[in-house]
Amino acid sequence: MALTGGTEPRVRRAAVNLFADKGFHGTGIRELAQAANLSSASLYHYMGTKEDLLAGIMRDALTRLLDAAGEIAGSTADPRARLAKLVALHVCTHALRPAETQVVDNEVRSLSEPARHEVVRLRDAYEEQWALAISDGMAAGRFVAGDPGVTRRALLEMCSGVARWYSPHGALSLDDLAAQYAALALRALGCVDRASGADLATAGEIVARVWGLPS
Amino acid sequence: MALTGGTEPRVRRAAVNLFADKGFHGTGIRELAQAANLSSASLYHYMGTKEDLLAGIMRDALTRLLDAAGEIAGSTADPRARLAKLVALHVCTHALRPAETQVVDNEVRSLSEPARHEVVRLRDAYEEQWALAISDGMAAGRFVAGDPGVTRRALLEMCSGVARWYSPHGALSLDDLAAQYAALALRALGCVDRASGADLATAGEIVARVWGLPS
DNA sequence: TCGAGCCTATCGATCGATCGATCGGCTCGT
DNA sequence: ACGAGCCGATCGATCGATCGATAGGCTCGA
Repeated sequence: MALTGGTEPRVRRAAVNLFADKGFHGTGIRELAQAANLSSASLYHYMGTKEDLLAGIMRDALTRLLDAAGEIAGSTADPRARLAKLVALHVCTHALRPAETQVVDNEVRSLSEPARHEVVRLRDAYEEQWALAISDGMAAGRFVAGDPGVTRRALLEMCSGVARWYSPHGALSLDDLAAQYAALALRALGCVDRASGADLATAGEIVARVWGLPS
Repeated sequence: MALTGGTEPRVRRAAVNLFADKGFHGTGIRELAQAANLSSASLYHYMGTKEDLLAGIMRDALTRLLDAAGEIAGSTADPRARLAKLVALHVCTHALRPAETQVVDNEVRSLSEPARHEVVRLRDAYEEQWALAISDGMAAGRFVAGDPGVTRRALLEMCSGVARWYSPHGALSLDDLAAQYAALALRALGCVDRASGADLATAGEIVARVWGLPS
């Protein structure tokens, strides 16, 4: 049974990768077991149901993302810098943890009801940080944008796409990637100010910390 | 067996909706049959395999999108206006045909090899029109952007997200939606010129025509 | 005009395979 | 001796797909 501290690492690692690239319904229990070097029966020593495993993955990833966003929001008063950091956070998270983020972004529909609401609530709380940064920027006359809801969704989707194509082994460094997305977002908001490299590096460090990665 | 003109409309309509909201692997043959008011056996009178049905849906949607993009590219020399029209085309298509576009965007991985390459080729040809508009604009000094590949992917993903949330019954009209996205995209490209409403309306008409919708 | 032949559309029944999940039991380290 | 870790065997359910059959309509030649 899954402990409170989370599922056994092997199992979770195998699951997140398979769910990300074949989808939840496209991944079989036996396939999952093989990827974790276990029999399908042993799998159930570590997890509840297949769906519990999915819910755990999503809850964990969203909690980390939400914590990071809260930290940025609490420490960055200027809406321009705050939004730039949120963009960098979102982009770096999607670039460094493409499997987890793709599962979060694509598999909400595979969750049934008790867990689904919880995950949606977490996602909404995270998006609310973006909404606040955008409305603060508009109230301060720093952002020129139409409907703030449309803008928020457009920017979020733009950044999420990173998980589908970015490779850390390619020519583009993570810092460059984050800087480009921050620049795109700020320009889209009608804001000519450039995001400082230091601000974006902060986001990168937070991502590394909340995921326990070498920075 | 599927005729050259495409699968029976009832079947295709049921399939595209189910595939869009439960995923290809999350949709069963019996569920599909029920949605089309047929027995699961009768379904096979109209289609080949379940995967053939998916491939047909994707091929059809991508062909329509590619034709429309070609028409715009062939008739719009100025890269700013061309990109604005491509954005409007993409956004209107995703807003008016959310089921088809979500299937195209999310289910490529469910296709196996002969069909998958064909679909990827169509998608690449479509994206090439965006790449040309962006590189033309940069060459003409109209667009200020970093890596053109990053910019292209960012803008495409931004626009594709529309299929996940837009409702034609909401407060936001399709014209406003297209105009907002075009403005976001042009600003992101460092281009202050406003897209003309007439240009965007052209894109809306093309969408209605290629999909046989009332305009 | 009739009926043989054929085609389309439909279905109930069922195929073998695989699905997610459980069972009882084995083997260790403690 | 006991529980954590693990597995072969197997459960009932469902999967995608196929079977043979039926009913109705169209087109012929006689």
